[in-house]
Amino acid sequence: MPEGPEVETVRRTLAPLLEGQTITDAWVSRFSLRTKTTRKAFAPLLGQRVVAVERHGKLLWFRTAADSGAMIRLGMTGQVSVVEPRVPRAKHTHVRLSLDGGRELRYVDARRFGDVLPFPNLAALTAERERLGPDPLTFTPEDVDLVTTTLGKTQRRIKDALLDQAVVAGVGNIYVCEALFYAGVDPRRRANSVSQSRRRKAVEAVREVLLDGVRNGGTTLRDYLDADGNRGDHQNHLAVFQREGEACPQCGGSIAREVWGGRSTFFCRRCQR
DNA sequence: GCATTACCCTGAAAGC
DNA sequence: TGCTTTCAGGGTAATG
Repeated sequence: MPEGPEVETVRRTLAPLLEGQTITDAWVSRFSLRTKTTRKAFAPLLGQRVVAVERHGKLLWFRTAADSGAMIRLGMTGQVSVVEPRVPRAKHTHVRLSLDGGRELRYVDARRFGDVLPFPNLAALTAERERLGPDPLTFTPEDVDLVTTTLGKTQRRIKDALLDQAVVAGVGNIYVCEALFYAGVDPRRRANSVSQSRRRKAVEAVREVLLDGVRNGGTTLRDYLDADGNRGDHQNHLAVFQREGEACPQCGGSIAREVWGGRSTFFCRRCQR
């Protein structure tokens, strides 16, 4: 389940494989990803050289010298790799882009919650980016202020508000549980009922856990692999996520799990208030 | 306008 | 053993 740190790890591993390569052909499976695309939509990319692989939040994209490119959302199970064409095609391969160096970029996604969206110019990319809040991995002091203030204006649960990509981009279920644990904030609390100093502490904790996630190459619970096919290690550093019933690393109490909106929330009732 | 819920999807795991 | 049901959740559309 890729969140900011996983997508950043994919970006770092993908960039050296893709930058400088010219896209020579495109193939799209007959199954639709979240958004239906076609081989024809990749036409503005053909013959173009990739100049950058970039990311904001969970949104990953590459740009060509002609400012065309493609946005990639990994969804739950999306995987990107660059391999030799003779490598057997994995089940659920949905997009292949041939590269002039002889290899091909592949997008595999069993659950098809993700997307590969070609764009002919930067307008579509800009529109997507403008929907996203600041990215914790590149927070400025102003960003921290902004998110802290935004949280103070909503009566949603603080966990739900932090998961809103328009509020802050790149946070998913794993890292939000971890961040609220380190900030000592109860995830069930209404965001506007949390004091400003504690909201700020939560926002800064989000940044810290995401940076930690990147340092550990991301969190692999089941499917996540970087563009080199490597698993992450951050799952071995989680304090509360998927640790229901285990001892809280701070107080020794039992880690609780609650489900709302179909998502599990892990927290310590004693340390998080 | 804001908050909440439903839905998409596959495969692993649990239940029977 | 083998079939059926449940669960996981990112992001968006639909609903309240």
